[in-house]
Amino acid sequence: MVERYDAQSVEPRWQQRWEESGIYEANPDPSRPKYYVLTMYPYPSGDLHVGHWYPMTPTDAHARFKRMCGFNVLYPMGFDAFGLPAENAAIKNNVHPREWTYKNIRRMEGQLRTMGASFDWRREFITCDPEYYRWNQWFFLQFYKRDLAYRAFAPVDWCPKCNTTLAREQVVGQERLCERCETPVIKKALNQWRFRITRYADELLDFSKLEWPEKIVTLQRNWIGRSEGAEFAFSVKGAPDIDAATGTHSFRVFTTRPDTIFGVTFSVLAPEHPLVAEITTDERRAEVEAYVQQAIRQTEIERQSTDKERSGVFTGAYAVHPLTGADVPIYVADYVLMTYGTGAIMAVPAHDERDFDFATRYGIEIRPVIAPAGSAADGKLSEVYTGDGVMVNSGGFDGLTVDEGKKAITAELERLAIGGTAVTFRIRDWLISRQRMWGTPIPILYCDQCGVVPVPEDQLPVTLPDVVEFKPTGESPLKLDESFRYTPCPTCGGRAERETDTMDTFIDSSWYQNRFVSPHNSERPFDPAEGAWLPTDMYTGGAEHAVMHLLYSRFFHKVMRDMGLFDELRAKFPQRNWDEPFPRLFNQGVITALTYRDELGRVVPYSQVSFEGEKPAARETGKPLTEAAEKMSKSKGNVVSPDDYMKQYGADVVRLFLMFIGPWELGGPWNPRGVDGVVRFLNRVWALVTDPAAPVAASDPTATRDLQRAQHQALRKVTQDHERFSYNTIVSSLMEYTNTLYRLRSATTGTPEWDGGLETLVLMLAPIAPHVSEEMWERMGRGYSVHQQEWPRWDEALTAEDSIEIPVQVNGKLRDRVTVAAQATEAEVREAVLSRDKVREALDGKQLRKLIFVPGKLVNLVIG
RNA sequence: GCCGAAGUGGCGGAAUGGCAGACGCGGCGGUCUCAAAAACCGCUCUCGAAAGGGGUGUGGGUUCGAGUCCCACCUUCGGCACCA
Repeated sequence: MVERYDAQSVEPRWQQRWEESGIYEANPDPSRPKYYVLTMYPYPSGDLHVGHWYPMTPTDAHARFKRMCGFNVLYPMGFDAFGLPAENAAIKNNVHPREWTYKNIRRMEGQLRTMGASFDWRREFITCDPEYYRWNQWFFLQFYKRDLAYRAFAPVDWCPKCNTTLAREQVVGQERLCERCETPVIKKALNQWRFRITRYADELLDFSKLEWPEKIVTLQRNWIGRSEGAEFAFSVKGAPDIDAATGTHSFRVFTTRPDTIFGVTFSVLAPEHPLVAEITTDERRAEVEAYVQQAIRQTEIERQSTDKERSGVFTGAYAVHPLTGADVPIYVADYVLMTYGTGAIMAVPAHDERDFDFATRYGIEIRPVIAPAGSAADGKLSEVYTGDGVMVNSGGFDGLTVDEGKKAITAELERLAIGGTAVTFRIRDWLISRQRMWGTPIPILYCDQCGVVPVPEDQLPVTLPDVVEFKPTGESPLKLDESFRYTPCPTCGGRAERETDTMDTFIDSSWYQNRFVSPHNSERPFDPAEGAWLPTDMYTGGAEHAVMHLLYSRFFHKVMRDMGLFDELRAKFPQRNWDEPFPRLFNQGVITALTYRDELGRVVPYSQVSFEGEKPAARETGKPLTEAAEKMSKSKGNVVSPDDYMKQYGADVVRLFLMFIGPWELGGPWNPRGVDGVVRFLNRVWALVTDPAAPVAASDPTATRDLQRAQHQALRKVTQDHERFSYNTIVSSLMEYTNTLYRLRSATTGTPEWDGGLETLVLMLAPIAPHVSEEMWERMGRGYSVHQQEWPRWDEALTAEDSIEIPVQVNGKLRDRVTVAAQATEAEVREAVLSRDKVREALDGKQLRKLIFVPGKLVNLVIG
């Protein structure tokens, strides 16, 4: 009876041994090149499920592969531990969020260990530890000093369910839902802290120092949304220009089409624009106020955007056209947003769709000033024209192209000293205040005498109180804790009140990659003396963070750089990239759940599904079930837990299966039906090692040669696939190689080549299936540890075929195959091909015009 | 509407411009077994008895040769969206 591989006993044993021997601990070693690989750290939600495994196991394989390739690898893990679920659990169960969080962390640490990942656990940190979040506070103070943190009273996005404000990035979709709970957000005017990310907008648009997926770069570029154009002031007719700086009695507009300025027939202010009340004439006042009220209320209620009809009202006031002096009626309309540009526009109905719709509805003149190139027609337009062309009806500017016109008009506005070139961004400053308690307290005090007082650095950290009552009041729960809330002012000693809002948890993750180099340093966020690991060499994680974490951390990094935090390291390692936190990024896809539901939409467990008939059916009732790949979520009840598979097959099977599903970047559904394939594969490899065939008496040169060729071809393929993160084809190649070993087993067992072939198989398996490889390595008598072995090299000469069968095409169609020596010359192949019956037949009566010969690939005869 | 990704057997998928469907699942047939499971072996794109033909979302193009490159379109998924 052959011994089966028993993951239940083997895996924990090796996990323990790895930990005891510390083989994954990263220590400085100048003799080897460093390699810092990081995967996005998890939120401790309670259970490690396949959604965590999916990004982590290939990343672990990458770390292991790099180690075997001779790199000194840092591969750490921590927990992103602040956040709302802990607070919600606290309200529900009446326990402190800290308790809930730490309980989950302890549980997940254990689960992460059973995965067999090669983390350096000594470097673990947890962001809700004061030891960590004091540096969030320190960074806040540095940002404050540099005028990168400021407080402003303005309408903000508010989630009524989470009872907190949200950053703009956290409001998703057309329906403007809270990214966490999918509740429609509302607007609320509040005094909130922001980080001035817009100051770095231009540099953040420079992606030249990044090797990132194009998709993420594009998302960030669109999110930042840079537009170039002109800005200029409209003065309001009949009102003196009291103060150009504050814009009183004049207002500024931004346009990307200054070339159309002669087509301006009206202008529009956003309903929230401060000038609206001031310029509205008495006879128009009632109507304008009603409109503004309604518009503001609409944004609060969250208007459904089904009806796109433009609406607005005339204020009764006129602006003066800066170039023609003509009267320009001023409207108020909700299609102009206070949050973009200047909150006011010049309207050119002939060449802007929105202005066109508006003018059509309200009977405003439409004045074409751009004619499509080559067309003489410059009369009335029946539809909007936004294309290229030349300027017409534009005074002295007629005949200029759109591009020339943009420059010329902008120059003219400059000459008149009323405007000039301007750049506008779509990105807004990052709103970081949260009215929640389970986050980093903002280190600010408000003193009646001294005003806004930053907490002195030597008084950090401002720690969270232990006892806080939880009531969903819509204000920070910290406000309810008097001992936290009131404290002496560090400047005057009087009574000061603390800021009771906490920071957005994305601040925690904006600099965490640096913390792993010195996770417990109490002097600074990270110690440059231990920073030789920086920056990260490879970062992996989900694309859902494209415009949040991945943008915020770039911003943070650049501020840290400008603070000089990397100067020492830059001096030591000038060739490294110190401008980006994550120079290389790989986004894996999303693992979904293949869910079976009955006619009532209830989830039917996989074990209760029968696949006997045409369609999946319930085992008990025989009723048909629907099958769909769904995003995993607790509320849908379809989260796949790896526990059952772990119990039955072990971690290596789960790891391998996740890699085998398909390309890592695409994700895909977890289909339990496919697991058997990798189970069989590992059992076959196991049997190859533990149940050897009888040794051969004499070696068979052909079989030996076949074996070596297969070995070196597999090695080449697997090595190259590691570099491009193609884990599904790594598994395929190893399966193929294993099949070949089975075929050659009886003819080569006992030869050195066989032993070498088997050894290579185990080495290639080590990064992706670490436990079973270690066990086999030991049983092969090779000692500890397979993970400290050098990655084998392939010999190109040994990968070569001796003779090959190449296809013979006639005019691109496959007509024959011919076997030739792999190194055969064109003349040899030509001769072999032309003597073939099928080729002669095809050639009969026709002329061979050309013979295409691709060495080692094919022959194509062009005849006619 | 704009931006991005993807369309290949019953299913997951493979394929530096060079034999489409590797590898695996499932299915079919077989060996072993009293039987079943497991394991192992063979077959499995499609039409055709065969010879041979057709085939990678659709229509064009480039090329000796296109799943792969170019143009236009269709579908699905993801992101953004009154951004002046």
